[in-house]
Amino acid sequence: MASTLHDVAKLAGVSIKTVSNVIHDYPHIRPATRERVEQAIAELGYIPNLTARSLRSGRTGAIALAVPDLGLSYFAELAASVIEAAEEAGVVVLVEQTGGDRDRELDLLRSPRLKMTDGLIFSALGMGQEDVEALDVPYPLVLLGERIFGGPCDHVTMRNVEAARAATEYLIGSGRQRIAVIGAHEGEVIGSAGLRLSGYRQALEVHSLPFDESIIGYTTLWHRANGATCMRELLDRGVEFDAVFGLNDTLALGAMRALQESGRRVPDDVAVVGYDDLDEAQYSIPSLTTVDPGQPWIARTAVQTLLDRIERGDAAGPARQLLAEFSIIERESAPPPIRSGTL
Amino acid sequence: MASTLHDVAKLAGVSIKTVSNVIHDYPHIRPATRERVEQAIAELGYIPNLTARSLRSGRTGAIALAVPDLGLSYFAELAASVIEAAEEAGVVVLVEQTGGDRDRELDLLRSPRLKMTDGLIFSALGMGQEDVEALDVPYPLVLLGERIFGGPCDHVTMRNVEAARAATEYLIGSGRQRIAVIGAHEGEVIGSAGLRLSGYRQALEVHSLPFDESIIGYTTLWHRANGATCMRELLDRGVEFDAVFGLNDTLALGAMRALQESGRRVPDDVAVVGYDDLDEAQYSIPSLTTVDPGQPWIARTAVQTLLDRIERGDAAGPARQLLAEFSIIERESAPPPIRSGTL
DNA sequence: GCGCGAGTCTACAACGTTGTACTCGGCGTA
DNA sequence: TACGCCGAGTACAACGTTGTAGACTCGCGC
Repeated sequence: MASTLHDVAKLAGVSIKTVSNVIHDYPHIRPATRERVEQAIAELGYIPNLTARSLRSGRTGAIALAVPDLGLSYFAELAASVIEAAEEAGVVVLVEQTGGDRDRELDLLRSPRLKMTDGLIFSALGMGQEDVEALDVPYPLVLLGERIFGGPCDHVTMRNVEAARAATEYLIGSGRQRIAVIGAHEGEVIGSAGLRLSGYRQALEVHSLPFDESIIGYTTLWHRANGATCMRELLDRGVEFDAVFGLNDTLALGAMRALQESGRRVPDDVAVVGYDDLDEAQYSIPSLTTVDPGQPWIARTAVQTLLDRIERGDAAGPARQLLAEFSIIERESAPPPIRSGTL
Repeated sequence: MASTLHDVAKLAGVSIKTVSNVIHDYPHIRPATRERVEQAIAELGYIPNLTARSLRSGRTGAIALAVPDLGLSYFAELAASVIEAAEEAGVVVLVEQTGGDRDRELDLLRSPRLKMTDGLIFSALGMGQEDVEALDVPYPLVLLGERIFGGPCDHVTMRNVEAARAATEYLIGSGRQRIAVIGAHEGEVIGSAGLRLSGYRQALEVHSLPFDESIIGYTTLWHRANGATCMRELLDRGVEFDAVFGLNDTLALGAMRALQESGRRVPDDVAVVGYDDLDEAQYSIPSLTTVDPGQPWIARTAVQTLLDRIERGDAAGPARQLLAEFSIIERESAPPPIRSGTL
């Protein structure tokens, strides 16, 4: 069905290698020959077989991206950025979903399906520090996320602790004293939840505010629904608070909804801050003050780092740690303090 | 670096084909031989080279999915469903973004990069009916979307006209008379916007309501921001309306925000209905009444149809048209009419 | 007139896998 | 004893491409 170099060569009356040379712009070809070959290519609608090329060259021109679930906005936006960066570099992206499940993540790292790609960008959610050895794989791997540190592969991540501290200090700076948290994970130290909670506690300490377990909301999956449920639980408990730090945007948005249902006004009664700066954070009502964790930079850097590894073939080079810069995006749900007096 | 059948064969002291046979559970192998081979495989950590297997078999075990942008929630959720369905069938998915740009879409259909896959699920946004011939490609193709009909390939789509009519009738049934539209495309007949607007007009006609151009809001890209902007334009125009039909959920959510900013209450002053039933539609405030267009079914069906084509190899078989069933999801932004009396 | 390099093109092998055809014993049956 | 068949395994070619080595023809300089 599909034509091959062979067919083109026969039609043009040249050898198969000459056709290959024409395609690759090899310089020493007579114009007449080149033209005949090009015409044959056009006539047959020849398209090179990338599988054969891959086999020959050992490169596929594809990378894999594994995320928990594209239904989660953060990962959808991350995937969009990764695909865009990859396209600019001329490679395509094979996307896998792990569901954030540890076993599926471990399976994936060993899957022969990865042989179809030159490397993997892996956003872990289910695995933990105890699985660090599973990251010692025989292909280029760039890790994303906050579940494992100090592994044998490159790791692109964000300043979770510092950013969470900055977000909390931002709330304190705007006059809030009792800041509830939505989305904590019981007993977690490493991982987005653990690290961000730790930043939260640092901020309280710096400002000599007490840490109050009763305004910490625990929930496992960071969905909107859980943000709302978790918020309702806090409200039912009858505890007092004048601000909420959602450990990510979807939790914060869900929490905001529950607050409004209960009659609280945001930000007048309760200020809300999220984390991720999702696209939708700027369109919620009120718009969501949040931490921009540098996701586009993370995506670009992950792709570049991976391609670099692939290019240089030094799978054994020293593992690099790359950290994205963050910033606080001030919006309506938690306005900045009114600066009185001096300019 | 990576070991091959050759290495395993040498280590086990058998021929390369025997190793291949062991891997494929060929029955006539002596247990002793099988064991030696399996041990050699384990010792070398042999992983079959899928590229070579693909070249040999003519199948890659991968399909491509082309969508405009994973940053658009609808396509993110669609991609999630497609990847899930593909995984169940044992194939992986290569995701491409076209930006909804016609030229990039046309390029993609001819791209040799597709040679790395067995077929394509293609969600067109920029191309139109005039490009129908471009769909006549030499590989299995399943079209999604509402831009092109009657093409030479299988097409999985939704009942746009009927669903939009039902949504509009739902608003009329709950007592609304002047229903604004957000997201129309100037002069479009085919395409999501054109078809849904047409369903809207049908509903008006059936109920003898006038079509009023002054409450039709036009905007090109269906982003949240555009929904809000478009709504503000209608409000500035000073026209009256008691309901809004957002041609998709993000537009409706953006419009809802603009309405609330302007002091209108949803649904008391203005009822709002969207289209898509995105995950976030159930967590907005108020939650969004919307059309569930059957997206999971579409994704599953697209994958099955494509794999079917690939399996049977009948690229030339008759093109199939597959239509998803829809339903109206009643939520707070447009509650159902209070049924008085009986029961 | 001959060698030499540059230009143009070809033949062949190899990437790692799998299908096909084949070999070689041993066993049951005529 | 001869025959064919079955189990177990091997050898080779092929998938479509590209790198390497080399063939052949000029034209140029000695």
